[in-house]
Amino acid sequence: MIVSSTVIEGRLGLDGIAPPKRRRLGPEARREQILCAAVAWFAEVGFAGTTRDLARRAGVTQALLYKYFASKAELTEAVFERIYLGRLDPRWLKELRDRRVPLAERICRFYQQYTAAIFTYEWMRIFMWAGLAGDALNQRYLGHVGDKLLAPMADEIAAALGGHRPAMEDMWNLHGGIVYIGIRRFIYRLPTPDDHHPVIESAVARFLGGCAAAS
Amino acid sequence: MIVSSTVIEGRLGLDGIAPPKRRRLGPEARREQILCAAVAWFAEVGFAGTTRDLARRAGVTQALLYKYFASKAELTEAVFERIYLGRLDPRWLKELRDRRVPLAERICRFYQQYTAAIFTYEWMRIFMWAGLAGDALNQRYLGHVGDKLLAPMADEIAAALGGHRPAMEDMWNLHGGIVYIGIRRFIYRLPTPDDHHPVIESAVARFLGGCAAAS
DNA sequence: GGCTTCGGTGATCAAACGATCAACAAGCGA
DNA sequence: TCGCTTGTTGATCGTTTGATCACCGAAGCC
Repeated sequence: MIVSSTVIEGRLGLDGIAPPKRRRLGPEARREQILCAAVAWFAEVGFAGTTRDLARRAGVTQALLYKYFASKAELTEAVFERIYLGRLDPRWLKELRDRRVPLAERICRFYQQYTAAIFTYEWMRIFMWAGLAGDALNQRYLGHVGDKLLAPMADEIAAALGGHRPAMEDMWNLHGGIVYIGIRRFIYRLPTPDDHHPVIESAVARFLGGCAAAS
Repeated sequence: MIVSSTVIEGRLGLDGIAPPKRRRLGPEARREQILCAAVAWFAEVGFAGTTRDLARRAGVTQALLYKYFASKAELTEAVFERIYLGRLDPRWLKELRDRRVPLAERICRFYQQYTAAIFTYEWMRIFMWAGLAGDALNQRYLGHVGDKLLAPMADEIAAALGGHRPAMEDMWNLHGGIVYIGIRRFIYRLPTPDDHHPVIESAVARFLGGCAAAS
């Protein structure tokens, strides 16, 4: 009902708005448009969202989706790749290991870049939907975070403070406390401060202070 | 196909197992059985899970669900109530304020009880599914956690350390770091230590140490 | 045993779903 | 302007979904 009325209004321009005439786009541009809409749509309602609602949101017909993606599964696969690809910057590890910079500053700077990369509506929610669905990329991503970011970070802490190396569970505790800001904001839709850098700085300071005290 | 074969095997006992004869249960017992199965099922696959699969899992027919719940929405509502009800223990606040006990011990003991209450497969996952779906109870629950648990905890910290009161964002940081253990275990299905008490204790110690240092 | 009660089932409906297809029309070269 | 290419559409298919119904049969009473 909503569908038909929208279509009728659109094609006949009932309410004065110019009818959105059929536009021919190049294959790449159209595919990109659909993919962007899919990212936003699945982030909002999850992968159980219907292709019809997605098409309406993208401003195309449902049939057109299947000209660019063979199936809904292939579309969601493309959404995953788009979301995950290039989300982990290799420079982060290098900067974490750059001992010319004070340790606290390195970790703070890393988490500022990291949160800037993942604290988006689309990333946080799709990552959580995928996690609940048991997606394998999800676990691989977090394994990478642990092995290639948190473990080296623990090494740097041990080297800088001269004490014993923090356990990985403590590293995950630091990580989780910071990531939880994004979970509250984008998953639970609770108010969070626009600037989370002070929170990160004090969290990192507490963590390093605790590591130093434990040495 | 799977359905019919299962039913045939079940009713005719093809593979030697005694056919599960139709059992008459009291209304309360049957409703309880369905509700328990619904909690487990929706925790696993989310609220987009079908009533047919749920019924199969509960060992009853799909039609029977509607003898005890008027609609799927009413069933999910019952699942919510079952999950949320009595999950927040009023004694926690009292014990947090019991100044005869050392502050660190109070907070550690609280988080041991709190995690014992919420670190279950059903609770963590249904809470997350509901959060993504934008459920109102979710936000009310977290509002309660902030107002009735974390805020008083901040007051106690200020009173005990004689310094300034930790900002609520810092309290959420402590909270998130601990809750993230459950998120990794039950949402992302990643390996976590069976006993998370040492992690909690060191996290609380770091937090209080940081608060004392900031005073 | 016979009878009643009501918990339980198989069959089925209308709507919504993913997916397909012939037909249409916008844009471009001629 | 014409005609071809191909991006786009409305209609439609088969299946699955939540929900309903008439009917069945186990359990309790006499």
